Amino acid sequence: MDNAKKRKLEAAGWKVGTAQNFLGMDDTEAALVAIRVSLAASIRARRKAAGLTQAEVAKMASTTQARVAKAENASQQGVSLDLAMRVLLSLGANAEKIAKALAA
Amino acid sequence: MDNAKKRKLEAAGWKVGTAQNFLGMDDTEAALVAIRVSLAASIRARRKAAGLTQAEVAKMASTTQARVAKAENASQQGVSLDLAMRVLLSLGANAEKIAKALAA
DNA sequence: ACAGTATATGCCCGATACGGCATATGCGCA
DNA sequence: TGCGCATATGCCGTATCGGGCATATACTGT
Repeated sequence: MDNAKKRKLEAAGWKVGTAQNFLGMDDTEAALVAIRVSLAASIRARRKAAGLTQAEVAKMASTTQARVAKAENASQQGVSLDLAMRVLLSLGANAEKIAKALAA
Repeated sequence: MDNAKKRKLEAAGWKVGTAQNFLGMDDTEAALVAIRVSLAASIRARRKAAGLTQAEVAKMASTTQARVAKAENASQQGVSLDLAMRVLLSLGANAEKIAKALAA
């Protein structure tokens, strides 16, 4: 199925370059990645603005420093949107603010 | 993970300097549920507006009719925000439209 | 009432995100 | 330079999620 193909492409170090739609990699995935990146940036911004460490934020969100670090570096898909949202919310964000972060 | 959270927080002493408490935790959980519900409603609205069946949408999003049904009924656990977003995006939404759905 | 379709629910099992932990790497400061 | 703190990365056992499938319930038109 599609997911397996995508994983293989990524695992093979597929270079994104310019056009990514030619091998079944639709822009849905690209949009999801963009959303992840937006949330990641928002997490880091909010945390820094509050003057907190990743460890402190982790405790607030009932997760670990390692996962907060991965959430802020949306590089790998080792972190779900659920966790990113939970971290953001525990940093004082609400639905409207998350919406703004997404639109930005 | 609701109860587990509370237990962990009880075990670990709460760090001063943050305005977090159990009430805040519940708030983040409630906010997450609200987000799920918003996305679920948006999925159903978009699908209906496009005159599509769950099975058709499922094929677009490379998932199954059962998952789409669960995504539209956010009441039940078992569907992630990631999947909800993927379905929404494959229904033609983009980050801005998802943001509006969240704020609403 | 019936058939056909659409939606909802449940189970199995492989995939994966999670927490926990250890361990790097980075970064500032005495 | 070395120490301490913050951040990043890796592995492991486990919980959860997703696809496949079957099936139940609801809806619609005939």
